[in-house]
Amino acid sequence: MARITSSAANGLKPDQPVEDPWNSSSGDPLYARIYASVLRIPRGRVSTYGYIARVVGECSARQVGYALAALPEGSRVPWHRVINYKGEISGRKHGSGSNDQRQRLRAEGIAFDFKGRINLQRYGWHRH
DNA sequence: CCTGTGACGTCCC
DNA sequence: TGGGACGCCACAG
Repeated sequence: MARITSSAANGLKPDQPVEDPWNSSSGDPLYARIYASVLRIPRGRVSTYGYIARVVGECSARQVGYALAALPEGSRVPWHRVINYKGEISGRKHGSGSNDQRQRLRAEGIAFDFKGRINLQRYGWHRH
């Protein structure tokens, strides 16, 4: 997505490795709080956009999606552990991120049912 | 300033 | 159980 290049627009050093949650383009720390919440999801578990939004507060599920979409490639933030409320991997308009995500989740031992969904009762992370 | 878009979610049928 | 209609709202152009 074009938004991934927003770091350049933010005036961030392009070659600096991205680990910490960079601020949103508007400069407020909301994205940082979202990333911090995602970072708490342990390996082998998943959470949802809506759940993250509720934990962070004062933000919508859509915005969580925006924050994750803005993550640069190679980020330490485990964006792949965030799926939608149905237990599905949300579709992307561009790129092949969905396949990446499925592969990463499988690598963590997460199983998909015959319809490609994840059992949230089993793998969902519901702790602050 | 206005408009279209989207890594979402809830309701309703 | 599934799909469409909305609501929502930050961003980009």
